[in-house]
Amino acid sequence: MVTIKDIAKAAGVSYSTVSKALRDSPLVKPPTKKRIVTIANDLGYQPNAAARSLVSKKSNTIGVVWPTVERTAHAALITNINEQLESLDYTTLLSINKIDAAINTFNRFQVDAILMFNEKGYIENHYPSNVPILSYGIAKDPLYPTVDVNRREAMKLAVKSLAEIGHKNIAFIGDITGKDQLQEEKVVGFKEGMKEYLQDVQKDSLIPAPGLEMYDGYLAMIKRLNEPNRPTAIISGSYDLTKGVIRALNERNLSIPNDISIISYDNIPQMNTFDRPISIVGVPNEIITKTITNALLDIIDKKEIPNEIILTPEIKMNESCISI
Amino acid sequence: MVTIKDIAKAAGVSYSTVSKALRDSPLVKPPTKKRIVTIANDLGYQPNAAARSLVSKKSNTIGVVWPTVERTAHAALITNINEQLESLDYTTLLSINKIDAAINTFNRFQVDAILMFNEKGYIENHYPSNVPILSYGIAKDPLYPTVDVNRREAMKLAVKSLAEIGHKNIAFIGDITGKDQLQEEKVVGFKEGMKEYLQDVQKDSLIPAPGLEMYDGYLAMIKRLNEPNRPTAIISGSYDLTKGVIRALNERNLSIPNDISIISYDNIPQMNTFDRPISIVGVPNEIITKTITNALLDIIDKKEIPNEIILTPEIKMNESCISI
DNA sequence: TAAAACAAAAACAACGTTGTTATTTTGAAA
DNA sequence: TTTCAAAATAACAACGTTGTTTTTGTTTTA
Repeated sequence: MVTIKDIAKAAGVSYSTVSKALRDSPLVKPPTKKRIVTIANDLGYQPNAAARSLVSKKSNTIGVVWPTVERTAHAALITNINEQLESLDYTTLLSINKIDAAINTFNRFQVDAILMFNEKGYIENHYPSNVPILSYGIAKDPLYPTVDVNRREAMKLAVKSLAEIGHKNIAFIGDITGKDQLQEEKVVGFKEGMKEYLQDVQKDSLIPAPGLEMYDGYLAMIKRLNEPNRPTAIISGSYDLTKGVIRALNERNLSIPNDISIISYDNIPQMNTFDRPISIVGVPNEIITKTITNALLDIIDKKEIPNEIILTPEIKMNESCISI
Repeated sequence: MVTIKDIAKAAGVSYSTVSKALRDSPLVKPPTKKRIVTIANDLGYQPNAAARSLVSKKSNTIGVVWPTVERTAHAALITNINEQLESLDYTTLLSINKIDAAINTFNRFQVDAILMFNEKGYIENHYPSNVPILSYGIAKDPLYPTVDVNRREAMKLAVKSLAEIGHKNIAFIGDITGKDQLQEEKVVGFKEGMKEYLQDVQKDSLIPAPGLEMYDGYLAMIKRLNEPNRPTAIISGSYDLTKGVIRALNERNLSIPNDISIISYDNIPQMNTFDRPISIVGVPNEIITKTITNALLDIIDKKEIPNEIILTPEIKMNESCISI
């Protein structure tokens, strides 16, 4: 392992000069600097993060608590965040350990901040940590500053938009078991929207999907189509479900939007990969990631940030919805 | 941030005594030790990994280069490996950066070893690294020591087993595009098996799945069932595809094994979650993870390990296959 | 031409920990 | 009690780096 001392010896200068040269300090003469940098490259020098963070008390690293490997929902997010942080010279490290173990690890490594994704949507325990924690989930009296996309509002917005163009028989497809707080928010939002804009929720306007994968959407939709009182519009709880729904409608030769209008949650780039445009509701992916990145930088700088950062969803209506 | 010096002050001893006490050294008197440990807990002390690894030149950490896509297959693996390493007091950290950036990061952090998952199955570049690298993929003149599960052999084994009980019309379902080296190995193995045990491969014995998810298996199988010359046995390239195949067979009221026998690749625990037992071929998950863990420990200890560690698949035939 | 001012480089201290060496305390044996 | 070994603790050096201070060398100024 080559250190600045090795470089110093090779260059015939003191190691502190090497340190300065490599950090491009004005305190060392340009020719010397150049010579040192060349030698460093030749030797394949890699600065030792341990030594550096020991003295500077900064690691330029963000730890991400990634409790589940089932990362479908969050995969696009973390990829984006990783890229943004990288361009800001931060390194992202993930831990798939249990929350407390992951936080311990990150504390030992003195990461500059911890980003916590949580499966259930909320955090029930308070974990001791010396490094600041930002959470992504549901901002309801959270134990840590939390970035939240307002899923409830998104669903209300979807109902409102459909109601405004004359739809009365609207159905929501998604996880309605209430086990996942994130999903439950969508259900609640849908119900609230129905009450507010259409007076009531019929019991057949909730289409339960057994899971959140494409096939679950397909199955659930087929089942619903076999029942009477076909809805004129569908609000889908996720991108994957939407894929399944579209497949089911195609199979039954039902036209979007002539037979059924459709709005999908998940404002992600992949939404543009369908063979026809689909109306979208949700906070755009870039906005979520940008917000998280900025919040991380803020808590690193010890700036005060609001305990609840709630993002407002947008709706992009297009030809997948028709007036009736 | 509380350090051993803070503890020393609180306990009225020197900091070196604290260090020894916390590492449970016999050099400090039991009562003193106890007192120090209590104080450390009270203060919420977390050892500083930077300082520790700086002096010990060990970080007790394994860095994992995690591919951005195609994680389904590897998810079960990494969870297991993480658990095993944790029980050995190693921490696992994942990076989803580009390979070179990830390796750089891990070098700066002086992880003890790097485990490299690679999407395409093989690594084309040699990345400079001071810490030893183990790769998981295809062991064909690999640039790094590589753990490989012999997918080709697995498929041959499956064909052989089916041929032995009288099957002649056997089909393989999977990714046959050749883009993914890992998948291609299965195709090659299947073809070799067919040549060796059944003289020939018919052209309709390869069922192309557009992807590797459940729905892809479903779609591909349905399509194949609409064509003539129904196979008497199916070899499925992955767990997810198998799910789809079963669904398709159910839908068409075809019985396993009376109408079609089936063997699935992926020797993972989830295989037991089907409503009927399915024959499995592949290297058991625990064996793969155990092998990887041991190889990691070996390269950390600078033991010589073979450049190619190839694991031999097993087959578990059960009532999902019938003689004809 | 000596003093002052400045530039460049070297030396030093510190970060928190561990392992080694030195010192103090304890408890026997004399 | 004094003496000495063993046990317990304290002090020190080192790990690789950065920021600060000191030294050395080179100009400028009077």
